[in-house]
Amino acid sequence: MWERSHNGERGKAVRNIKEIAQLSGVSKSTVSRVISGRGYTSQEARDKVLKVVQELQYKPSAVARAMVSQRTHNIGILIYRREYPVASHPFYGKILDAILATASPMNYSVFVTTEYEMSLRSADFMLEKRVDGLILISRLEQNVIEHIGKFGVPYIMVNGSTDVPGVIHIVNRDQNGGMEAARHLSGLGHRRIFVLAGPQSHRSHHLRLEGFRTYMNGQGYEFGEFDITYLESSTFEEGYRKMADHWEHFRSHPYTAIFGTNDMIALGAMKFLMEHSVAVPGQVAVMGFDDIDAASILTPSLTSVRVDTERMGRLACEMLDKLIRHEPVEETAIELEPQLVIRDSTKRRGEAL
Amino acid sequence: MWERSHNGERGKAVRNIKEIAQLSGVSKSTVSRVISGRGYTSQEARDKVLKVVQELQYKPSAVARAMVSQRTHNIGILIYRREYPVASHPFYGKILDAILATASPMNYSVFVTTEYEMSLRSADFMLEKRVDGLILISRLEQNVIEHIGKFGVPYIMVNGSTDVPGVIHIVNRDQNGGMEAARHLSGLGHRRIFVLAGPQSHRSHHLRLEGFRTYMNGQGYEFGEFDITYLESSTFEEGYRKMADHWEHFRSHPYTAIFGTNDMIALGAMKFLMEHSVAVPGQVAVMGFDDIDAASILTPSLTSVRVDTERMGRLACEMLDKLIRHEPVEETAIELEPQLVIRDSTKRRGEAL
DNA sequence: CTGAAAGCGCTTACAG
DNA sequence: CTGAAAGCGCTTACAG
Repeated sequence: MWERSHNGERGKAVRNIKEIAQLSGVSKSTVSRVISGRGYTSQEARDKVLKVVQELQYKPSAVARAMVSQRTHNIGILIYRREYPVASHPFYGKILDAILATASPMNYSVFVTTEYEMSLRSADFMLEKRVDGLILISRLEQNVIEHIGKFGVPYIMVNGSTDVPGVIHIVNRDQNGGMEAARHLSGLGHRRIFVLAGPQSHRSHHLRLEGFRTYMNGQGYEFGEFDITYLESSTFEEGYRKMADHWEHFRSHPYTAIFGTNDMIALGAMKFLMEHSVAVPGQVAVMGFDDIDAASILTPSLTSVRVDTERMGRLACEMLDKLIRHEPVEETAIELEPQLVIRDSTKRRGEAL
Repeated sequence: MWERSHNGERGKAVRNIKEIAQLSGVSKSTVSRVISGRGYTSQEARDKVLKVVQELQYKPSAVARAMVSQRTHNIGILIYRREYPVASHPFYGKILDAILATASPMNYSVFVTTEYEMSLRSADFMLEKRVDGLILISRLEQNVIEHIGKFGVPYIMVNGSTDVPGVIHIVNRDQNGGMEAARHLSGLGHRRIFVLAGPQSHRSHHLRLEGFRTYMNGQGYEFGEFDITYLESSTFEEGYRKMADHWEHFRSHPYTAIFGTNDMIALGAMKFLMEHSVAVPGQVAVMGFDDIDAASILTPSLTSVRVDTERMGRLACEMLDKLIRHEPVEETAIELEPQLVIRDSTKRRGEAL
C-alpha cells in the first residue's frame, strides 16, 4: 500500500521542545529562550540548542505558541459571493493577490474562504480558528457584520459598505468613476448613450450609475441623453444577453456609445455587437469599469475606469495589522480615487448606426 | 480614538470552556462532551449547556482542539511562482477555486501562500502551522519536495511533476493535448504552422510541444510543416513580443496557422496579428491551450485545449484527505484527459497571407 | 544565566 | 452519566 511507505514514518518527524531540551542537555525553558531570542541565554547554551534544532530540522509548533500567546498570526479573508469563481474572479482575484502579497512579509498566514449569502458558516469557522483579524470582501448583509462584531475580532471591509456605523472600510470612489466615464464619453462627442447597469443593490454598481447620471444631468439635455437598462447580474453573459434583448431598440435609436458599470458587462455587450458586425469603436464606442486584465488583452482593447485593487489589498492588510496590534487607526472610511484608462474601444468618435 | 471604541471590549467576547461549565453548573468534561457529541450526556446536562453556549455565542477554540487532537483541519496550498498574480492567474486561479470549493464542505480551512523559487520560507511556515496536508501547485524544485518530504506531512502535487519517486501528482495529459492540437489544425488543412512554445523547463509546455511534434512527424512531410519559436515566458506580452520579432519571417512564409502552448501566448500573438490587419481566422488560424476564461470572451473566440482544472482541484482535496486520514490511495499518478474546444479562431480554413 | 512550575483551552481515559 | 486529573507543546514569571 502506497500510503504506508509514504507516511509510515510520520510522527517521527514531528519533534517537540522536550526532545530538543533532552538532546541538547538543557531545560525546555532554555530551548524556548534560545529559539525565540527572548531572555538571557549563554553562548554555550545557544550553540548546543541550535545545533540540535538544525540537525533535527525542528519546527516549533505555531499551534502551541498561539495557545499561550493568544495570537495565531493568521488572518481570514471572507469573500461574499453566491458562487464561484472567487480566486479567479477578474476583480476579487486581484484584491486577493494584493492581500496575499502584503500579508506574507508581515508574517501573517491567510485563510481564504467564501461565504454564501446569509450564511454565517465560514465566519464562525474563522472565529473558531481564532484568526487575529478578518478582511471582508464585497457587500455583506448587516447581520453578518453584527455577528462578527460581537466577537471583538478586528475586521475591515473592502469594496463594500454597510449601514453599521464605525466599520472601517476601504472602497473605490465609484461615484467619481461614474462621472469620469460620462465626462469621457460626452467629451468625445457622444450624445446618445446606452447604459448597462449592474445590480443596484450592489454599492459599486449603484454609485457608478449615480455618478454617470449626475454628470450627464448636470450637463443639460443638449450634452447628451442616455437610457439605462438594468441587469440582474454583473456577468459577461448577462451583458451579452441584455444587449441581445435590446438589440432592436438599440439599432433603431441613434446610440453611439455604451457604458457598462463593469468590464464584464461591457465586454458581453461588445461581443454581441461584434458578432452583429457593428464596428467598435467605429460605429459604437464601448467602455466599462474596473480595468480587469481582459480589458487590455482584447481587440479592440477596452476603455475603462481603473480601480486600485493593489492599494485596496495592501491598505486592508496594513490597517488590519494596526487594529490587531491595538495601534490607533485614524480613518474609518478610506476612499481611493479611480483612474480613467483610455483604450481603443472609444478611440475614434462614434457614428450612428 | 476609534480603535478603543471598536476593540475596547475585545477579550470579553472570547469565552472558554471553564466559563461555560460554571455558568451551566456542570464540569468542563461534560461541556466538552455535550459540544462534541461524543460520550454520554444526560438530556438535562445537554439542555443546560446548550442554552449557555447559545446565549454567550461560545465558539470552542480550534487552536486548543488542534493542540490535543494533533489535527488542525487546515491545509496549505503552495503555489510556486516567481511573481504575482497567483490567485488571479487565469489558470492557477481556477485550480485554487476548485480546491476552495471542495475543501470547505470537507471542513478544511485553507491557507493560500506562494513560494518563490528556491525558497523554503512558505513551506516552513506551513509546517510550523502544523497543517494536516499540503497541496503543491506548479513545478517545484527537487529540494523543496525533499525538504517537505522529511516532515511526514502528506502532500500532493498538482499540475507539476518531479523526479522524486512516489510523489502523488495530478496532471493533465499535456502530450495528448498537444497531439489533439496538431490533429485539429492539420485536419483543417493547415500545412504550414507557426508554433510559439513556452519555456521548455516547464513540464506542460514541454509535453504540449512534444505531443504536437509527435503527431506532425508521424504524419509525414506532406501533412504539414511547422516551425518552432521558443519563448522565455508564457505570458501574453511575450507572445505578442515574439510574434512581433518574427513578423518579417512570418509574413514571408506561407503560414496559415499558429499554435501557442498556452492561451496567453496565443492571445498575445493574435493581438499582434489583428493590429496588423491579419484576419483571424480568415487568413491565419490561431489556437492555444488551457481554455482560460478569456478564450471564450474574445472576438474571435479562441480555439483551445481544455484542462480540467475543476477536477484537478477536487481530486487533489479528496486524495489529500485520504492521505491525512491514513486511508489507502491507489494511484500515485493521476492523469486527466484534456479536451479540444473548437471556437471561432480556427473556424474556417486559413488562407496564406 | 537557568530550570521548575503554572497555565493557555481543550479532550480523553479513568474512577466513581 | 459525570467530574478530577493528566496532557497536547509551548511561554513566562519566579526563584535561584
